[in-house]
This record gives sequence, structure tokens and C-alpha cells, in this order.
Amino acid sequence: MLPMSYDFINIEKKWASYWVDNATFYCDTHDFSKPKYYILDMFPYPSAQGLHVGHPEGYTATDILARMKRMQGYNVLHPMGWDAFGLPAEQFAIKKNEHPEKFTRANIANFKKQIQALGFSYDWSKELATVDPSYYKWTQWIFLQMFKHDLAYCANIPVNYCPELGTVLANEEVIDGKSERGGFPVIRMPMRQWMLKITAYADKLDRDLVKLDWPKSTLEMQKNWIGRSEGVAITFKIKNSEASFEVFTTRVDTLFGCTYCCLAPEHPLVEKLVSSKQKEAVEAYVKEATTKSDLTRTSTNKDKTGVYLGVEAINPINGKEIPVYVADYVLGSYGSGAVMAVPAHDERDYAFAKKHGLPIVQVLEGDISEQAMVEDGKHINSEFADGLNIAEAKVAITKKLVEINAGKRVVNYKLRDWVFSRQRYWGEPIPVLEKEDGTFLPVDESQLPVVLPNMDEYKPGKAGRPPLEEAPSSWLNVTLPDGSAAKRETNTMPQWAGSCWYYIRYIDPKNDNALCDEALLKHWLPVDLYVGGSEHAVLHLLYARFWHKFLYDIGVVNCDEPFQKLYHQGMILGENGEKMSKSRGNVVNPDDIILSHGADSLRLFEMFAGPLNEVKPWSTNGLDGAKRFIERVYRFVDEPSVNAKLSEDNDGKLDYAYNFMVKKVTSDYDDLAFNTAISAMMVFINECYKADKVYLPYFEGFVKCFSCVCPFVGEEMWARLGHKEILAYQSWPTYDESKLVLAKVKITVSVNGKMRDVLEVSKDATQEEVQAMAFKSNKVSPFLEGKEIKKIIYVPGRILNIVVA
RNA sequence: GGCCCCCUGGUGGAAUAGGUAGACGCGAUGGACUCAAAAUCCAUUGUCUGAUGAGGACGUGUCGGUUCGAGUCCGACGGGGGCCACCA
Repeated sequence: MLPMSYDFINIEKKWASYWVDNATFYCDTHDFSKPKYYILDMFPYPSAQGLHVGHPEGYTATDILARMKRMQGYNVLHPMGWDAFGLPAEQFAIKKNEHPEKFTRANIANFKKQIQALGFSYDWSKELATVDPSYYKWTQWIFLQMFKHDLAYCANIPVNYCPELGTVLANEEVIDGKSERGGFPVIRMPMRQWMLKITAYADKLDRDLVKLDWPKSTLEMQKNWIGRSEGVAITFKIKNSEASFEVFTTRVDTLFGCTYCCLAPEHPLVEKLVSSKQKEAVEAYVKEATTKSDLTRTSTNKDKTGVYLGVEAINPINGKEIPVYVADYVLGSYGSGAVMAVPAHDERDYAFAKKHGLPIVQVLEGDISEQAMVEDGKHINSEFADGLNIAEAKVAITKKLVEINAGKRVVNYKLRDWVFSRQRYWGEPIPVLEKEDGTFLPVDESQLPVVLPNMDEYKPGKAGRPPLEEAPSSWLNVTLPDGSAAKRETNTMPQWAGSCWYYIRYIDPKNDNALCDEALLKHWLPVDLYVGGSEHAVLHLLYARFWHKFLYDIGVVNCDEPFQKLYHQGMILGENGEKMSKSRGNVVNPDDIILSHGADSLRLFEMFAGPLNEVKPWSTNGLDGAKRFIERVYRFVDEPSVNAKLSEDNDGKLDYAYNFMVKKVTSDYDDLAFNTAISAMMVFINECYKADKVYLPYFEGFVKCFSCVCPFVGEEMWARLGHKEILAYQSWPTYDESKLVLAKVKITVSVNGKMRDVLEVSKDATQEEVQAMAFKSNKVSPFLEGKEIKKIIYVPGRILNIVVA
């Protein structure tokens, strides 16, 4: 085999270890002399499979920015860590009969090796793992602050429990009331869970979305998830009773059309209100409805079931008596768990009324013979609101309700409190003690961290019993200073806990006295750019905002949003355009690519394939093309005699190409438009080949730009050009705007919008001069002959359009 | 069902503010180099038509609109993707 000129294997090995050994990318967070730039990747969950080709995509994007910003003189914080608690590790550990800790540490080591082989400029001195007690000490500390501010509480809430499997299942794991695995029956039953009161922040989380430089789709998703909705709460009194219930509606204007009311099966008044005659039927219905999972209840949404309670309510606006039903199309967990039904103008109520033979009273003009009329229109049958449109009627009827003390404006949210406990082993212990009287006592801050005890048996227990119930008594049982006994909380935190604040810890990861030094926090937050997948749009990204806002409110951080700019990388599909998966056999392993083409080629290919935020297929040919371009560049320093020579003299031929390239690359990098930046670099190299030689400073400027995408070969070329200093802290190339102003500009001449000729004119040519040339052009004149010129539009430097009749 | 996004050559994708559609790459074809091949370098490459030329017509999912001019703006439809899904 011939010797390889572009020996990427050795080049990459050499510089990977050089950068690590010399801590090249160490960031002194105490150095405030330079402007800061905090650029963050969503840290990975270190799975057993190792990196997939999706990881390098986002990581390369941030790395390009980090490298450019360093050269632009910023103090760049670019850290990496491990989101290592969670179910997959635990399940895998159970399967392999190996402790999750051991298994997780091995995965982390493997991930780190793979990431370093890809040449990312992380500052490894900031490395952290959510499973480190020194880290989760502060996760627990934040939990304690929430507990102290009444944002963490314990409650009995209904969950999906499968007696056969002896475990709780997520909604997604329940299909038609049976477990996805095995098809065993699943019941709804209340279980004691820790909750975080994220709903207390619903308003702030919604309101502050406008401050963020985030993808529109993600903002939209969060907005919908929070689901703010303004409406009116109306009190309905029960006939012949002191009792009443409240409904929430966004369509108070239709109140005159309300012909019945519905309570959710979970509504506490159902059993109190039900008449003796209906008691049996209602109880049977409620029992069935409440043991169904949410998924079952919503999957059968075509059929609107319900049972009459045997009582009437009074519509406060007109005093009419209307029947009260219990129906499972009403959700117990939204609004007040009760609705006023207006069949004429609500599709669900329409379906229910038709099925149960309930009256339909139309209060807006329109056709309701086939379906409910939900559009805007003129009100009828609504007394004082007749003739008004929806908005006007809402105002009028709300005013009336307020006057008679039967209603008030309210805001509702879809957002629910966050179920924060898991009956699992591999998570952060919740730092709370339960006293013998059943009250909770937060662990004293001086006692943190509450370290997860080492256990041989960490499988989930029966009936949803947490594995920590079997922890050694020395861990489980605590004697309080007053001599009384208490027991540790045995639920653990969910996987999302550790990722809620890791961006804070990176700034000061070894601090033992605080989650982060205050002055450093002030200087470094918020994160300037955060890149990661969009799948976390309403999970991690919402949870982290919630925690951050809480920390802001208690004075720990001094900005109210954690991530100023957010960007999502698109998924990389298999070569066949389908999602990569083992079963499809189209998985590409980065380790293989590093061996066959090199990490630089992988990085270049992934950045060139298309816009960062779009879904892109893998392409072996594209990867070859990336490597070919690197070789075309590398040839300048490797075999300069062939086609490409470096020159000490500037003949001016490349002035435009070079300055254009630097300008384009600089702005495209900032916009995360890497595909077009790379294209600009290719154009420059093509020009160099055409010119046969390159002015050396131009080539060096190019190497700086190029090294952000391909750092290994960039560093190698820089060294081969005779530089002793590393590339990382060289100054970023500048461009000369005057070289970009061409003496001649091209003007498109069109007739009736149809392009006919392109004229080269002096950049200061007047319209008259251009017009004169255009009329003389034999490509243009035939189209003007015998025609009347109606109009001439001239855009300097761009186009001359002659309009003829 | 609701909301949001997308649709450009054989192919991945370019195209500030509406102003030469198809940059750059891949693939393909031809040439140079070579005993030959690979690699490399150079050239051509939207479709139809014209003669292999000059040229012409058409062309950004479909139909319509606004405009001197539309891939870009507006409306309807078709296709694909994402998120939420009885939220009153």
C-alpha cells in the first residue's frame, strides 16, 4: 500500500492527546478581563451503546462557535458532563446483574473517550456527572429550598398500576386498559407521590417566553403545554340544596344556551349530590371511569358516556333548572372538574346531548342541524346579549355574573404539577425524613448529601414499593436530636432532576460551600447559546426554566431565564432516509467513520449536509466528498509542488475571494449556517486552484476558519506552516471591505420581467448610462421593436426592467 | 380533530429586503496524466426545442391572486413531517 499523504489516523491521535495533555481549552472562569461566552451542549445520557452519529452533529456545531469565539478574544466556557441517573441504566444493570454505578462509570469512560476522539474543545476540568454525590448534594439542596418554599409537597395521586407485573406504568405503557407487555389488566390507583408545584410558575413561564431567542416551534410547544386560558368561573347552585359547584368556561357568552352540567367522575361532589334513585348507576359509572387509565378514557373519545345524577342545578343567568350529569369526558384535573354544557355551540356537548336526548338551545345564529356551531356570529335567545358578537357578549354576560355574584374572571392552565418521585433505586434520594406522626422534616443542609446507599438488591419492589425500602437500617432509620425516630424518604428523584441546573454547576464544579460562587454566577449566566434536540421542548427545557426561575426568586441567580439562545439540531437519518435503528440495519457508528475517514471528515460532512436544524440523511458519498475536500486543502502544506503553491507575494487575484470568504464564514458561523460557510470555503479553495498559488497570509486565514470545522487537520496545517503556538488562541481573521467592492457590477436587463441580458457596468453608472447600453444591446432590442415603452424600473446594482405594451 | 413547520434538477441542498433560480457538494459524461487502473487535475451537466451553434420556450407540489417583476407575499387545494390530543 502506498503511503498515505493525509494520514488522518495519526494526525488526529497526535492532536487529541496534545489538547488533553496540555489542557488547551481550560477556561479560567475567574478571568473577567475578557468578554464571556458560555456555549452549552445538552449533556448526554451515557448509554451502553456509546455515541451515535447524532451526537457529533450538535457537538460539532457548538465546537465551531466555541473555537471561533476563542479566536475572537472571548473567554469561552464550553463544558461537558454526564446525565447519568435514570431508568435505562437501572434496567440494564438488573439484566446484566451488575451494579448501575459500576455500569454507569464504564459508560462514562467510553463516552469520554469517543468524544475526545472527535476533537471537541471541551474544558475537561469542568466535567461533572449528575450521579456524583458532590453534584447531587446541590440537587438535593435545591429540592430543600423548594420544600421550604412550599413548592414540594407529598400527595396521593392516581397512577397506572399493574398488579400482575407488580409495577406502576407510564400512560404510554398502557393500551386499552392493559399493559403493553403481557396484556395484563392495569388499574388506576392513588399512590403517595412527591410533587413540585410548577403550576405556581405557570404565569411566569408563559409570560417570559417572549424574552427568548428560541426556535418558534419550541416556544409554541411550551406555550401550548402551559396552556394559559382566560375565562370565567361560574357558580351553579343545586336546586333544593345548599350545595353548589363551580364550572370554568372560555365561552361565557353561550351561557343562555347551557342546557345541562357535567361533573368529572373524580369530582368530590358527585357522591354527595347523587340522588338515592341514581346512586347505584352513578357509583358503578364512577368506579369504571376512575379505574380506567387516562389513555383509555381519551382513546374512546368518540363515545360520550355519562349518567344522570338525579339532581338539577340553576343556571344563574336565567334561573333555568338544568340536569346535572357525571361524564368522563370532563377531566377532573383541569379547571374545576365541572363544565356547563352548551350543546348548540360545543362539539362534545352536542354529541353528548344527542346521545342522551338533552335539549339543545341555540344562542348564536347559524346551522346546528348536523353539528355544533362554534364560529363567531350574532347572539340570539340571550336577552340583553342578543345581537352581540362573541367578544361583546362575553363582556356583557361576565359583567352581569359579577354583579349577581355568580361568576368571576379566572385564568386556567393545562400545566399540571410535576410528579417528582420514582419508585426506583438509581436516582437522587429525596432529602426528607418522615416522622412517626407522618409529618415531613427536611434533612438539615449540613447533612447533605444524602448519599444513595450501596445495595445488592435494587430491583423495583412489589406493589410499587421503592427498592430503598430494603436499604440498611442504618441508612433508613434516623434518630432526631430530640430522640424521636424518623424514616428516610425512599422514593428517588426522576431522571430530569439533575439536568435542571447542571449549566450552573459547570461554572464552579468543585465548590463545596455553594452550588456555585455568587460572583461567577453573576458573570457567566445566562448561557449564551444552548444546542440540543427538540425532543426536550416541554420536558427538560421547561423544568430547567422552572428551577431557574425559582432560584432567581430566592436570590441565587440574578437573571430570570437560563438559556438566552437555543437551537435544535435535526436528526440524522440512515442512508435510506429512514430513522436509524438496529432493526432497519442502517445504523452508522462514529467509531467506524473515525477509522475509515477520520473525525474531521465526519464533522465536515455533518456540517455540510444541510442546515443544522433540519433532518438530513446520512450519505456515504457525501462523507467521501468531505474527505476529498480536506485532502484538497491539505495538499497545500503536504505536496505543494503539484498544483497548489503557497506564495509570499500577493498578486491580488484572490483579494476578492479571500475577503468574501472570511466575511461569509464569520457571519454564517454566528448564524449557525455551517453548510453555506463551508460552501464559501470550498469556493475559495477552488479559486486558489484556479490561480495556481495562494498568498500565504490568505491561506493562514483560511486555516483558522477551516480549523473550527476540522480542528485536527487545521492544527496540523498550522504547525506545518511553521507556527509554534497552538491555533486555539490565534486572532480571528479580518476582512477588508474595500476589497469586496467591485469596480464593475452586473446589471440584469429584463423586458416585462423576463431576463434578456446581463450588462457589466461601472459601479457608479447612472440609470441613463445603463439604459443607453440596454437599448443598444442586440439581446434586448428585438424585444423592444415596435413596442411602446410604458415604464422603466431601475434598481442600482441589480436590475433594469423595461415594461412594454 | 387542533396548532406549527416543510415541498426547488438524477441527488443533499443554495438563493439578504420580492430583483440573473439551481451556489457548493454528490452522482453522471468527456478530457489530461498513466502501460493500465486508482487517485488527482480540467471541462460539461434543469427540461424541451433548435443542428452538436447562436437562440427560443418551459421550469421551485397544484390552481388562483397581488406586483413592472414571485421559490420568496396573499388565498384555496394536494402531499410530507412535528407537537398536542375530550383542556370546556
